Amino acid sequence: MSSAPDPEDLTARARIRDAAMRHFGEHGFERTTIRGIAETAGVSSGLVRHHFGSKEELRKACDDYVLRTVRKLNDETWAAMREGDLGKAAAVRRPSGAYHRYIARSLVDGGASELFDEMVRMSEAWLTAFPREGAESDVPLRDRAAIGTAWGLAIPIMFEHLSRAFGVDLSTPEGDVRLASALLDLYSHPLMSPEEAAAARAGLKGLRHD
Amino acid sequence: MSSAPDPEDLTARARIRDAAMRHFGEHGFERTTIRGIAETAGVSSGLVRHHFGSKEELRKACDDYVLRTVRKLNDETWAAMREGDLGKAAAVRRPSGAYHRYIARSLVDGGASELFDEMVRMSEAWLTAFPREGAESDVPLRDRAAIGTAWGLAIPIMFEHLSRAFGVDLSTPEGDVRLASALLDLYSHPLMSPEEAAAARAGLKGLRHD
DNA sequence: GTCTATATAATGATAGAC
DNA sequence: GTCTATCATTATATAGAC
Repeated sequence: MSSAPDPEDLTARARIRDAAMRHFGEHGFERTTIRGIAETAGVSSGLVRHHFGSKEELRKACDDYVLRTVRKLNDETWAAMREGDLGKAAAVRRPSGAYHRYIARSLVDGGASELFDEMVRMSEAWLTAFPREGAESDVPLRDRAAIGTAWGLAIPIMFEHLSRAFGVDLSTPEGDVRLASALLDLYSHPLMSPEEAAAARAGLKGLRHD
Repeated sequence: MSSAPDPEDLTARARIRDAAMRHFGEHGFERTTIRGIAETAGVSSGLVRHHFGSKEELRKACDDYVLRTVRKLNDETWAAMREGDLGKAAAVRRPSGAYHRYIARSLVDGGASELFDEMVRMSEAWLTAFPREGAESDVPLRDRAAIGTAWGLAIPIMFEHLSRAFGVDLSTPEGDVRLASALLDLYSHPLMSPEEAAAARAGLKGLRHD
Protein backbone atom coordinates (compact mmCIF):
# COMPACT_ATOMS: atom_id res chain seq x y z
CA MET A 1 0.00 0.00 0.00
CA SER A 2 2.50 2.61 -1.14
CA SER A 3 4.92 4.06 1.39
CA ALA A 4 8.20 2.61 0.28
CA PRO A 5 10.34 1.66 3.26
CA ASP A 6 12.71 4.29 4.53
CA PRO A 7 16.25 4.05 3.23
CA GLU A 8 17.45 3.49 6.76
CA ASP A 9 15.36 0.34 6.86
CA LEU A 10 16.47 -3.16 6.10
CA THR A 11 19.17 -2.60 8.67
CA ALA A 12 19.21 -4.45 11.97
CA ARG A 13 18.10 -1.25 13.63
CA ALA A 14 14.98 -1.12 11.45
CA ARG A 15 14.25 -4.79 12.01
CA ILE A 16 14.45 -4.26 15.74
CA ARG A 17 12.10 -1.30 15.56
CA ASP A 18 9.58 -3.22 13.46
CA ALA A 19 9.73 -6.17 15.82
CA ALA A 20 9.30 -3.82 18.77
CA MET A 21 6.23 -2.28 17.21
CA ARG A 22 4.70 -5.70 16.72
CA HIS A 23 5.46 -6.85 20.24
CA PHE A 24 4.34 -3.62 21.88
CA GLY A 25 1.15 -3.73 19.87
CA GLU A 26 0.33 -7.35 20.52
CA HIS A 27 1.37 -7.74 24.12
CA GLY A 28 1.56 -4.20 25.42
CA PHE A 29 4.63 -2.34 26.57
CA GLU A 30 5.04 -3.97 29.95
CA ARG A 31 4.58 -7.54 28.92
CA THR A 32 6.93 -7.11 25.99
CA THR A 33 10.47 -8.26 26.71
CA ILE A 34 13.61 -7.02 25.06
CA ARG A 35 14.63 -10.62 24.63
CA GLY A 36 11.43 -11.31 22.73
CA ILE A 37 11.97 -8.36 20.43
CA ALA A 38 15.53 -9.43 19.83
CA GLU A 39 14.43 -12.93 18.96
CA THR A 40 11.82 -11.71 16.48
CA ALA A 41 14.33 -9.37 14.90
CA GLY A 42 16.90 -12.14 14.75
CA VAL A 43 19.47 -10.37 16.89
CA SER A 44 20.73 -10.50 20.44
CA SER A 45 19.30 -8.53 23.33
CA GLY A 46 22.62 -6.78 23.65
CA LEU A 47 22.25 -5.30 20.19
CA VAL A 48 18.89 -3.85 21.06
CA ARG A 49 20.51 -2.07 23.93
CA HIS A 50 23.35 -0.95 21.69
CA HIS A 51 20.99 0.70 19.23
CA PHE A 52 18.28 2.09 21.46
CA GLY A 53 19.76 2.32 24.92
CA SER A 54 16.64 1.32 26.82
CA LYS A 55 13.17 -0.06 26.40
CA GLU A 56 11.75 3.42 26.86
CA GLU A 57 13.94 4.89 24.12
CA LEU A 58 12.91 2.09 21.83
CA ARG A 59 9.29 3.01 22.40
CA LYS A 60 10.03 6.62 21.54
CA ALA A 61 11.61 5.51 18.30
CA CYS A 62 8.44 3.60 17.50
CA ASP A 63 6.27 6.61 18.31
CA ASP A 64 8.36 8.79 16.02
CA TYR A 65 8.12 6.28 13.24
CA VAL A 66 4.34 6.01 13.52
CA LEU A 67 4.00 9.76 13.52
CA ARG A 68 6.09 10.06 10.39
CA THR A 69 4.07 7.32 8.72
CA VAL A 70 0.74 8.94 9.53
CA ARG A 71 1.98 12.26 8.17
CA LYS A 72 3.03 10.59 4.98
CA LEU A 73 -0.32 8.84 4.61
CA ASN A 74 -2.13 12.10 5.13
CA ASP A 75 -0.03 13.79 2.44
CA GLU A 76 -0.71 10.95 0.04
CA THR A 77 -4.42 11.19 0.69
CA TRP A 78 -4.42 14.90 -0.10
CA ALA A 79 -2.54 14.22 -3.30
CA ALA A 80 -5.03 11.54 -4.32
CA MET A 81 -7.94 13.86 -3.57
CA ARG A 82 -6.40 16.62 -5.63
CA GLU A 83 -6.21 14.18 -8.51
CA GLY A 84 -9.84 13.32 -7.84
CA ASP A 85 -8.89 9.71 -7.37
CA LEU A 86 -11.28 8.77 -4.59
CA GLY A 87 -10.53 5.09 -4.81
CA LYS A 88 -6.85 5.71 -4.26
CA ALA A 89 -7.58 8.06 -1.40
CA ALA A 90 -9.66 5.36 0.27
CA ALA A 91 -6.94 2.79 -0.34
CA VAL A 92 -4.28 4.98 1.21
CA ARG A 93 -6.38 5.65 4.26
CA ARG A 94 -7.03 1.98 4.70
CA PRO A 95 -5.31 1.14 7.93
CA SER A 96 -2.27 -1.05 7.62
CA GLY A 97 -2.49 -3.79 10.19
CA ALA A 98 1.07 -3.40 11.37
CA TYR A 99 0.42 -0.07 13.05
CA HIS A 100 -3.13 -0.71 14.24
CA ARG A 101 -2.42 -2.34 17.48
CA TYR A 102 0.60 -0.30 18.28
CA ILE A 103 -1.35 2.92 17.87
CA ALA A 104 -4.27 1.57 19.85
CA ARG A 105 -2.07 0.60 22.77
CA SER A 106 -0.07 3.74 22.62
CA LEU A 107 -3.20 5.88 22.64
CA VAL A 108 -4.59 4.17 25.71
CA ASP A 109 -1.27 4.20 27.52
CA GLY A 110 -1.39 7.95 27.06
CA GLY A 111 1.86 7.96 25.15
CA ALA A 112 0.57 9.02 21.74
CA SER A 113 -0.52 12.54 22.60
CA GLU A 114 1.53 14.02 19.82
CA LEU A 115 -0.02 11.66 17.30
CA PHE A 116 -3.55 12.38 18.43
CA ASP A 117 -3.04 16.14 18.39
CA GLU A 118 -1.58 15.98 14.91
CA MET A 119 -4.51 13.93 13.70
CA VAL A 120 -6.92 16.48 15.12
CA ARG A 121 -5.14 19.18 13.14
CA MET A 122 -5.37 17.01 10.03
CA SER A 123 -9.09 16.53 10.64
CA GLU A 124 -9.58 20.26 10.99
CA ALA A 125 -7.96 20.75 7.62
CA TRP A 126 -10.24 18.13 6.08
CA LEU A 127 -13.37 19.59 7.62
CA THR A 128 -12.36 23.01 6.35
CA ALA A 129 -11.62 21.77 2.85
CA PHE A 130 -14.81 19.73 2.64
CA PRO A 131 -17.43 21.52 4.70
CA ARG A 132 -20.73 19.73 5.03
CA GLU A 133 -23.72 21.52 3.62
CA GLY A 134 -25.81 23.71 5.87
CA ALA A 135 -22.97 23.93 8.34
CA GLU A 136 -23.51 26.98 10.48
CA SER A 137 -22.95 25.39 13.83
CA ASP A 138 -21.94 27.09 17.03
CA VAL A 139 -19.83 24.07 17.85
CA PRO A 140 -16.11 24.87 17.42
CA LEU A 141 -14.39 23.28 14.46
CA ARG A 142 -11.72 21.97 16.79
CA ASP A 143 -14.28 20.15 18.91
CA ARG A 144 -15.82 18.43 15.91
CA ALA A 145 -12.40 17.55 14.57
CA ALA A 146 -11.41 16.04 17.90
CA ILE A 147 -14.45 13.78 18.10
CA GLY A 148 -14.07 12.89 14.45
CA THR A 149 -10.52 11.83 15.16
CA ALA A 150 -11.59 9.73 18.12
CA TRP A 151 -14.29 8.08 16.02
CA GLY A 152 -11.84 7.38 13.28
CA LEU A 153 -9.38 5.83 15.69
CA ALA A 154 -12.12 3.78 17.31
CA ILE A 155 -12.08 1.46 14.30
CA PRO A 156 -8.47 0.29 14.52
CA ILE A 157 -8.58 0.39 18.31
CA MET A 158 -11.53 -1.99 18.52
CA PHE A 159 -10.74 -3.89 15.36
CA GLU A 160 -10.96 -7.35 16.88
CA HIS A 161 -14.19 -6.55 18.70
CA LEU A 162 -15.71 -5.14 15.53
CA SER A 163 -14.64 -8.17 13.54
CA ARG A 164 -16.32 -10.41 16.07
CA ALA A 165 -19.52 -8.33 16.01
CA PHE A 166 -19.61 -8.22 12.21
CA GLY A 167 -18.96 -11.93 12.07
CA VAL A 168 -16.19 -11.34 9.53
CA ASP A 169 -12.49 -10.72 9.75
CA LEU A 170 -12.46 -7.06 8.81
CA SER A 171 -8.91 -7.29 7.54
CA THR A 172 -10.05 -9.47 4.64
CA PRO A 173 -11.35 -7.92 1.40
CA GLU A 174 -14.93 -9.02 2.19
CA GLY A 175 -14.73 -7.62 5.69
CA ASP A 176 -13.21 -4.46 4.38
CA VAL A 177 -16.16 -3.82 2.10
CA ARG A 178 -18.63 -4.56 4.89
CA LEU A 179 -16.89 -2.11 7.18
CA ALA A 180 -16.62 0.61 4.55
CA SER A 181 -20.28 0.23 3.63
CA ALA A 182 -21.39 0.54 7.23
CA LEU A 183 -19.17 3.56 7.81
CA LEU A 184 -20.42 5.25 4.67
CA ASP A 185 -23.97 4.59 5.75
CA LEU A 186 -23.42 6.09 9.18
CA TYR A 187 -21.46 9.04 7.84
CA SER A 188 -24.14 9.95 5.31
CA HIS A 189 -27.21 9.52 7.53
CA PRO A 190 -27.73 11.45 10.76
CA LEU A 191 -28.31 9.23 13.79
CA MET A 192 -30.74 11.69 15.31
CA SER A 193 -33.47 13.81 13.81
CA PRO A 194 -33.30 17.57 14.36
CA GLU A 195 -36.25 17.22 16.76
CA GLU A 196 -34.54 14.53 18.82
CA ALA A 197 -31.39 16.60 18.94
CA ALA A 198 -33.34 19.66 20.07
CA ALA A 199 -35.07 17.62 22.76
CA ALA A 200 -31.77 16.21 23.96
CA ARG A 201 -30.22 19.66 23.99
CA ALA A 202 -33.10 20.90 26.08
CA GLY A 203 -32.77 17.97 28.45
CA LEU A 204 -29.10 18.74 28.75
CA LYS A 205 -29.79 22.26 29.91
CA GLY A 206 -31.91 21.20 32.84
CA LEU A 207 -29.23 18.84 34.03
CA ARG A 208 -27.87 18.75 37.53
CA HIS A 209 -24.20 17.94 37.71
CA ASP A 210 -23.34 15.85 40.73
CA MET B 1 -25.56 9.42 39.65
CA SER B 2 -27.74 6.66 41.07
CA SER B 3 -26.36 3.11 41.40
CA ALA B 4 -26.19 2.63 45.13
CA PRO B 5 -23.20 0.48 46.05
CA ASP B 6 -23.77 -3.22 46.24
CA PRO B 7 -24.53 -4.58 49.70
CA GLU B 8 -21.43 -6.70 49.52
CA ASP B 9 -19.40 -3.51 49.23
CA LEU B 10 -17.77 -1.60 52.02
CA THR B 11 -16.03 -4.81 52.90
CA ALA B 12 -12.31 -5.29 52.47
CA ARG B 13 -13.06 -7.44 49.47
CA ALA B 14 -14.90 -4.58 47.79
CA ARG B 15 -12.18 -2.10 48.66
CA ILE B 16 -9.61 -4.37 47.09
CA ARG B 17 -11.67 -4.72 43.92
CA ASP B 18 -12.15 -0.97 43.65
CA ALA B 19 -8.46 -0.35 44.18
CA ALA B 20 -7.65 -3.00 41.59
CA MET B 21 -9.93 -1.35 39.07
CA ARG B 22 -8.20 1.96 39.62
CA HIS B 23 -4.71 0.52 39.34
CA PHE B 24 -5.50 -1.64 36.32
CA GLY B 25 -7.10 1.35 34.65
CA GLU B 26 -4.34 3.81 35.38
CA HIS B 27 -1.26 1.66 34.92
CA GLY B 28 -2.46 -1.34 32.97
CA PHE B 29 -2.63 -4.93 34.11
CA GLU B 30 1.03 -5.79 33.82
CA ARG B 31 2.45 -2.74 35.49
CA THR B 32 -0.03 -3.02 38.34
CA THR B 33 1.36 -4.79 41.38
CA ILE B 34 -0.61 -6.69 43.95
CA ARG B 35 1.32 -4.83 46.62
CA GLY B 36 0.22 -1.53 45.13
CA ILE B 37 -3.41 -2.57 45.11
CA ALA B 38 -3.13 -3.78 48.69
CA GLU B 39 -1.65 -0.48 49.78
CA THR B 40 -4.41 1.55 48.12
CA ALA B 41 -7.04 -0.68 49.67
CA GLY B 42 -5.34 -0.41 53.05
CA VAL B 43 -4.77 -4.13 53.43
CA SER B 44 -1.89 -6.55 53.12
CA SER B 45 -0.91 -8.30 49.93
CA GLY B 46 -1.68 -11.58 51.61
CA LEU B 47 -5.31 -10.59 52.01
CA VAL B 48 -5.61 -9.89 48.31
CA ARG B 49 -4.46 -13.39 47.65
CA HIS B 50 -6.82 -14.72 50.30
CA HIS B 51 -9.84 -13.13 48.65
CA PHE B 52 -9.06 -13.47 44.98
CA GLY B 53 -6.48 -16.22 44.69
CA SER B 54 -4.46 -14.65 41.90
CA LYS B 55 -3.99 -11.49 39.92
CA GLU B 56 -5.85 -13.02 37.02
CA GLU B 57 -8.84 -13.92 39.16
CA LEU B 58 -8.88 -10.41 40.52
CA ARG B 59 -9.10 -9.07 37.01
CA LYS B 60 -12.02 -11.35 36.26
CA ALA B 61 -13.82 -10.04 39.32
CA CYS B 62 -13.31 -6.51 37.99
CA ASP B 63 -14.63 -7.49 34.56
CA ASP B 64 -17.73 -9.01 36.11
CA TYR B 65 -18.33 -5.95 38.19
CA VAL B 66 -18.04 -3.62 35.21
CA LEU B 67 -20.39 -5.78 33.18
CA ARG B 68 -22.98 -5.75 35.96
CA THR B 69 -22.63 -1.98 36.28
CA VAL B 70 -23.09 -1.37 32.57
CA ARG B 71 -26.18 -3.57 32.54
CA LYS B 72 -27.63 -1.64 35.42
CA LEU B 73 -26.93 1.69 33.73
CA ASN B 74 -28.59 0.48 30.55
CA ASP B 75 -31.68 -0.59 32.47
CA GLU B 76 -31.84 2.75 34.23
CA THR B 77 -31.59 4.56 30.91
CA TRP B 78 -34.50 2.57 29.50
CA ALA B 79 -36.56 3.38 32.56
CA ALA B 80 -35.78 7.07 32.23
CA MET B 81 -36.69 7.03 28.56
CA ARG B 82 -39.97 5.31 29.30
CA GLU B 83 -40.74 8.12 31.71
CA GLY B 84 -39.81 10.56 28.96
CA ASP B 85 -37.17 12.06 31.24
CA LEU B 86 -34.48 12.79 28.70
CA GLY B 87 -32.35 14.76 31.10
CA LYS B 88 -32.21 11.86 33.49
CA ALA B 89 -31.42 9.47 30.68
CA ALA B 90 -28.51 11.66 29.66
CA ALA B 91 -27.32 11.90 33.25
CA VAL B 92 -27.39 8.16 33.72
CA ARG B 93 -25.44 7.60 30.54
CA ARG B 94 -22.83 10.10 31.62
CA PRO B 95 -19.73 8.02 32.10
CA SER B 96 -18.52 7.66 35.62
CA GLY B 97 -14.81 8.30 35.71
CA ALA B 98 -14.02 5.32 37.88
CA TYR B 99 -14.77 2.80 35.15
CA HIS B 100 -13.55 4.80 32.17
CA ARG B 101 -9.97 3.86 32.19
CA TYR B 102 -10.52 0.33 33.30
CA ILE B 103 -12.88 -0.29 30.42
CA ALA B 104 -10.57 1.41 27.97
CA ARG B 105 -7.61 -0.72 28.98
CA SER B 106 -9.64 -3.85 29.15
CA LEU B 107 -11.01 -3.27 25.67
CA VAL B 108 -7.59 -2.78 24.16
CA ASP B 109 -6.08 -5.70 26.04
CA GLY B 110 -8.77 -7.79 24.38
CA GLY B 111 -10.18 -8.87 27.70
CA ALA B 112 -13.55 -7.15 27.55
CA SER B 113 -15.10 -9.09 24.70
CA GLU B 114 -18.14 -9.98 26.72
CA LEU B 115 -18.68 -6.34 27.61
CA PHE B 116 -18.35 -5.16 24.03
CA ASP B 117 -20.69 -7.82 22.69
CA GLU B 118 -23.29 -6.99 25.29
CA MET B 119 -23.05 -3.31 24.43
CA VAL B 120 -23.58 -4.11 20.75
CA ARG B 121 -26.75 -5.98 21.68
CA MET B 122 -27.85 -2.99 23.74
CA SER B 123 -27.18 -0.69 20.80
CA GLU B 124 -29.22 -2.93 18.51
CA ALA B 125 -32.13 -2.62 20.90
CA TRP B 126 -31.78 1.16 20.94
CA LEU B 127 -31.55 1.43 17.18
CA THR B 128 -34.62 -0.75 16.85
CA ALA B 129 -36.61 1.24 19.39
CA PHE B 130 -35.59 4.58 17.91
CA PRO B 131 -35.15 4.07 14.17
CA ARG B 132 -33.87 7.06 12.28
CA GLU B 133 -36.14 8.44 9.62
CA GLY B 134 -35.75 7.29 6.06
CA ALA B 135 -33.91 4.21 7.21
CA GLU B 136 -34.09 1.64 4.48
CA SER B 137 -30.47 0.72 4.40
CA ASP B 138 -28.97 -2.50 3.14
CA VAL B 139 -26.43 -2.28 5.92
CA PRO B 140 -27.17 -4.87 8.64
CA LEU B 141 -28.49 -3.51 11.91
CA ARG B 142 -25.77 -5.42 13.72
CA ASP B 143 -23.04 -3.70 11.72
CA ARG B 144 -24.39 -0.26 12.50
CA ALA B 145 -24.81 -1.16 16.15
CA ALA B 146 -21.23 -2.38 16.33
CA ILE B 147 -19.78 0.80 14.91
CA GLY B 148 -22.08 2.87 17.07
CA THR B 149 -20.78 1.02 20.09
CA ALA B 150 -17.19 1.61 19.06
CA TRP B 151 -17.89 5.30 18.54
CA GLY B 152 -19.55 5.53 21.89
CA LEU B 153 -16.64 3.86 23.61
CA ALA B 154 -14.17 6.07 21.78
CA ILE B 155 -15.12 8.94 24.09
CA PRO B 156 -14.13 7.34 27.39
CA ILE B 157 -11.20 5.56 25.78
CA MET B 158 -9.66 8.78 24.48
CA PHE B 159 -10.95 10.99 27.25
CA GLU B 160 -7.64 12.60 28.11
CA HIS B 161 -6.79 13.21 24.47
CA LEU B 162 -10.19 14.75 23.86
CA SER B 163 -9.87 16.95 26.92
CA ARG B 164 -6.54 18.21 25.65
CA ALA B 165 -7.95 18.88 22.18
CA PHE B 166 -11.02 20.66 23.56
CA GLY B 167 -8.83 22.68 25.87
CA VAL B 168 -11.13 21.81 28.78
CA ASP B 169 -11.23 19.03 31.32
CA LEU B 170 -14.22 17.15 29.98
CA SER B 171 -14.99 15.71 33.40
CA THR B 172 -15.96 19.16 34.66
CA PRO B 173 -19.50 20.51 34.18
CA GLU B 174 -18.31 23.03 31.56
CA GLY B 175 -16.40 20.37 29.69
CA ASP B 176 -19.34 18.05 29.91
CA VAL B 177 -21.60 20.55 28.17
CA ARG B 178 -19.00 21.21 25.49
CA LEU B 179 -18.68 17.51 24.80
CA ALA B 180 -22.41 16.86 24.75
CA SER B 181 -22.99 19.80 22.41
CA ALA B 182 -20.38 18.59 19.98
CA LEU B 183 -21.73 15.04 20.07
CA LEU B 184 -25.27 16.23 19.53
CA ASP B 185 -24.10 18.31 16.60
CA LEU B 186 -22.32 15.40 14.97
CA TYR B 187 -25.14 12.97 15.65
CA SER B 188 -27.75 15.23 14.09
CA HIS B 189 -25.81 16.32 10.99
CA PRO B 190 -24.45 13.91 8.41
CA LEU B 191 -20.72 14.23 7.82
CA MET B 192 -21.08 13.46 4.14
CA SER B 193 -23.63 14.49 1.58
CA PRO B 194 -25.49 11.75 -0.31
CA GLU B 195 -23.45 12.67 -3.40
CA GLU B 196 -20.14 12.34 -1.58
CA ALA B 197 -21.25 9.04 -0.13
CA ALA B 198 -22.25 7.77 -3.56
CA ALA B 199 -18.92 8.84 -5.00
CA ALA B 200 -17.04 7.15 -2.19
CA ARG B 201 -19.10 4.01 -2.63
CA ALA B 202 -18.28 4.02 -6.33
CA GLY B 203 -14.61 4.56 -5.58
CA LEU B 204 -14.75 1.66 -3.17
CA LYS B 205 -15.99 -0.68 -5.86
CA GLY B 206 -13.06 -0.06 -8.17
CA LEU B 207 -10.62 -0.80 -5.42
CA ARG B 208 -7.77 -3.20 -5.66
CA HIS B 209 -7.03 -5.07 -2.47
CA ASP B 210 -3.34 -5.67 -2.00
C1' DG C 1 28.33 -3.92 15.31
C1' DT C 2 27.31 -7.93 17.57
C1' DC C 3 27.51 -11.32 21.08
C1' DT C 4 27.58 -13.84 26.02
C1' DA C 5 27.36 -13.66 30.87
C1' DT C 6 26.14 -11.47 35.15
C1' DA C 7 24.16 -8.17 38.67
C1' DT C 8 20.32 -6.32 40.60
C1' DA C 9 15.72 -5.45 41.48
C1' DA C 10 10.95 -6.37 41.52
C1' DT C 11 6.99 -9.36 41.48
C1' DG C 12 3.49 -13.16 41.88
C1' DA C 13 2.86 -16.88 44.58
C1' DT C 14 3.19 -19.32 48.82
C1' DA C 15 3.32 -20.89 53.73
C1' DG C 16 2.11 -20.31 58.08
C1' DA C 17 1.23 -17.40 62.52
C1' DC C 18 -2.42 -14.82 64.95
C1' DG D 1 -10.10 -12.64 58.09
C1' DT D 2 -5.85 -10.65 58.28
C1' DC D 3 -0.96 -10.32 58.63
C1' DT D 4 4.45 -11.13 57.98
C1' DA D 5 8.19 -13.50 55.94
C1' DT D 6 10.17 -16.01 52.18
C1' DC D 7 10.76 -18.44 47.64
C1' DA D 8 11.25 -18.74 42.85
C1' DT D 9 11.00 -16.45 38.65
C1' DT D 10 11.90 -13.13 35.39
C1' DA D 11 13.41 -8.98 33.22
C1' DT D 12 16.17 -4.81 32.66
C1' DA D 13 20.36 -3.01 32.75
C1' DT D 14 25.26 -3.60 32.59
C1' DA D 15 30.02 -5.07 31.58
C1' DG D 16 33.07 -6.72 28.66
C1' DA D 17 34.81 -10.15 24.86
C1' DC D 18 35.11 -10.72 19.79
